[in-house]
Amino acid sequence: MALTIGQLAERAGVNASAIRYYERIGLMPAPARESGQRRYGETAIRRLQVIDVAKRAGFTLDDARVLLAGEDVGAPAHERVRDLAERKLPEVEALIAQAEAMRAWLLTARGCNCETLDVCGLFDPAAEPRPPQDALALDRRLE
Amino acid sequence: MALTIGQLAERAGVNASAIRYYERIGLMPAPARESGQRRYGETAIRRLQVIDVAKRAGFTLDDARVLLAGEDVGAPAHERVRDLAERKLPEVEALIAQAEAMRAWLLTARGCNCETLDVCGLFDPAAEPRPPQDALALDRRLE
DNA sequence: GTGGACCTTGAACCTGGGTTCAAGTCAAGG
DNA sequence: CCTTGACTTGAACCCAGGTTCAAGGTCCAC
Repeated sequence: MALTIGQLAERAGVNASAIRYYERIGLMPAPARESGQRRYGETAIRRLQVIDVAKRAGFTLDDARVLLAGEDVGAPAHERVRDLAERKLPEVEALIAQAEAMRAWLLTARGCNCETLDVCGLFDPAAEPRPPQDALALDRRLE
Repeated sequence: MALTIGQLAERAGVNASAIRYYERIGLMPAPARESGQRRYGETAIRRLQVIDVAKRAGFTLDDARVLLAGEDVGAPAHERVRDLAERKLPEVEALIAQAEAMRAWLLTARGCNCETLDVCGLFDPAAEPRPPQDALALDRRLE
C-alpha cells in the first residue's frame, strides 16, 4: 500500500525530483521511511493533485503552501480557497486585458505595409500593447 | 548631437545597463566611441523604442533581433513584421484562452463551501484551468 | 555475488531579461 | 592636486520552479 517516490510520481503525474523539491520547500510533508527510502500513503496523491490544480489556477507554490497549511491544522478549506481566489482574480484579469491588447496589436501588425521600422507607426512609443498599469507577476508560471 | 549612454537611456526610458546588455546580445550595434565611451546617434533612440514595443507585443528579444536585423540589411520591414505577428498570434490566443480558464476557475472558487480540500471538486485533477494543449512560453515576458 | 532498477544526498544548472557590484578610467571644475 | 560624476569592464546575482549530476546506498532476481 505504501508507495515509493517513483510510484507516487507516476500516479500523480509529476516528476520524482519535483516531489523532493516540494518536500524541501515545505510543501509536502516529510514521509515515513524504510531503510532510508520515502514511503507515501494515498493522501500524498491528493496533495500533489491539489498542488497541480492550484498551479494551473495561477497560484504560486507559496500560495499553495498557505492553502495546504490550513488543511493540516484542520481549519475549514473554503476560507482559504475563497481568500486566495479573491486575491488572485484581479491579477488574472489584468493578465487577460494585457493579452487582449497584445492580440489587437498583432492583428494590426499583420496588415503592416511599411518599408522601414522607422516610419512604422506600430512601433511608436505610444503604440498599444500597454500593461494595464499594475505589473503582475503571474506570467512566470502559466505553462 | 552625440549622446552618451546615460543620455540615451534617459531619452529612451530604459536603463543604461539594459542598453549595454542589448549590445552584448547583439540587439543594439556597438556604437562609436570617444575615449572609450559609447556615443550614440538619434537612430539609437528609435531602435530602443522598437525593442520596447516589440517586447510589449509579446516578442522575445530574440524575435526583436530578427525584426531589426533585416532593417540593417535594407529588407522591407513589412515582411518581417507580418511574419512575426503571424507566428506570435496563436501563442497570444492560447495565452488568452488559458487565462480565461483560470478566471472561470477562480470565479467558481469564490463560492467554495468545502470543509477540506480532499472533498473539494475544484481540486480534482480534471478541474478546469487546463492549458490549451500547446504549452506556450509567452508567459515569461509579459510584465 | 553481480547486474540493474530504484532510491539517497547536496550542489550545480537552466530559462529571460536584465541588475548590481567591484575596481578602474576619464574629463572637468575648484 | 583632488574630488565629483559619468563612464568602462567582467562577473555574479535575481526571480520561480524545478531538473540534472555525481557519487553512493539498497533491493531483488538470476
